[in-house]
Amino acid sequence: MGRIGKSTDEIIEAATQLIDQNGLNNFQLGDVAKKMNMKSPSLYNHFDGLKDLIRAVQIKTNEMLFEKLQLDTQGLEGKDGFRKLCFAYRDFYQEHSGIYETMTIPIDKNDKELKRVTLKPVRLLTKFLSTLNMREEFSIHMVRFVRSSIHGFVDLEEQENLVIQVDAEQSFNILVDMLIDGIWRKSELKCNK
Amino acid sequence: MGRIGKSTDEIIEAATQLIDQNGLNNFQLGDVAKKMNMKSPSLYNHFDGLKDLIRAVQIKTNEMLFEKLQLDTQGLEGKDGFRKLCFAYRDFYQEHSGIYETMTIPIDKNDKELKRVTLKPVRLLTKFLSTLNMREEFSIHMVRFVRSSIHGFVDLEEQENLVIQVDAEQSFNILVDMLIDGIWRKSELKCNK
DNA sequence: AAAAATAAACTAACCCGATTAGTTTATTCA
DNA sequence: TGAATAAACTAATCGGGTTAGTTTATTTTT
Repeated sequence: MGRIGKSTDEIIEAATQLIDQNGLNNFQLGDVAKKMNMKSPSLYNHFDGLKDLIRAVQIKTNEMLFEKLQLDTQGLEGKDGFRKLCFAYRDFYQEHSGIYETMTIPIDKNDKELKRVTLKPVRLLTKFLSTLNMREEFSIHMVRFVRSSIHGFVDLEEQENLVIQVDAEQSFNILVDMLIDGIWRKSELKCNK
Repeated sequence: MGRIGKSTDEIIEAATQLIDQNGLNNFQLGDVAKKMNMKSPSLYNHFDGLKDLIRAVQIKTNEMLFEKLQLDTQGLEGKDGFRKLCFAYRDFYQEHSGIYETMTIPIDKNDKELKRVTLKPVRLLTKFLSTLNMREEFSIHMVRFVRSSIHGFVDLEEQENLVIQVDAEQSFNILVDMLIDGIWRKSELKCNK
């Protein structure tokens, strides 16, 4: 009950677009309000301030990433699925480098919801490694290796630190190949099964 | 000539300590000023505002990292040096997670000085891979692979995204082993020489 | 149907931190 | 000794996030 106003989801959508366009650093409540035809104090009826709105975008971004990864790898298994997953991840970054930044914001350890959605993409990765029948613990090490490499790559790319003339696309191809070679080889050693 | 004041280096040092203690997000000019017994507007005699001061810390951080890497790997070569370099990098992050953040700030492509210092640690890495006699271009791909993995690992760690009960130390050990295995194996294939 | 309750918008004001303008003080050079 | 310069200071401005208090629209209750 009570007065009907703008929907919270629409506000999150507007914020998402602004962050994706302008980057997290240039993100301001005033811009969100303007885009929604409201005044910034009104946003406090929906969110507990700037950080809380960014958190909402962080959740949405993880959901978006998960959906893209799931869609792109549909029907694939093992190596094929894994390779496709890596490229889909990087595609997402290239299309959404703005909101990608939100995924690197430290997560409050009491934030159940946020923790839940960040695990969704990770579980997908775990799925593609599961055919290897690695020991549970070892497969966690592998997941971390993969996430580190892929995230690290796009993060360095964003930082423009790779810009010597050599093609980044090619670097990423090789990176994925080497991840696959390494993980599949390692998984064939008995000691990890 | 002119009045003698606080030295610019001392201010950078103070800023470095504050960022290392409180994190980049909580960094404020007022705190620097207080620590230096001056008022914040006076800082503008040394720096062109907050961002410029942070840039100075970014430069200092890269220098510090370089020195640590160099020291820790002194006298080592090839695999040994490479492994030590990886661990030294992570040590640096663990000791200096605050200022580490500055190294992820995007670099203005016209900023010669900053670009110069960020290359110093990278060149050290290149050195340890040089014994492999890879094609120039291929070795750049390898450097990117390594940097991505290592930086990505500490970045995910910072984001607390790895905190399921499995030991991160062990994950990092395995990561480094797999980097070494992969790169040394690959370098033995004729096509890369 | 009217009144009470509630939720979401609004305006006005506040606060904090970065920055700018203008002034004072200390040092150096002529 | 005085002119020039550099670095500090005080006072004021500006921009964004936030808070307080009010108004408006909708729903529920009598």
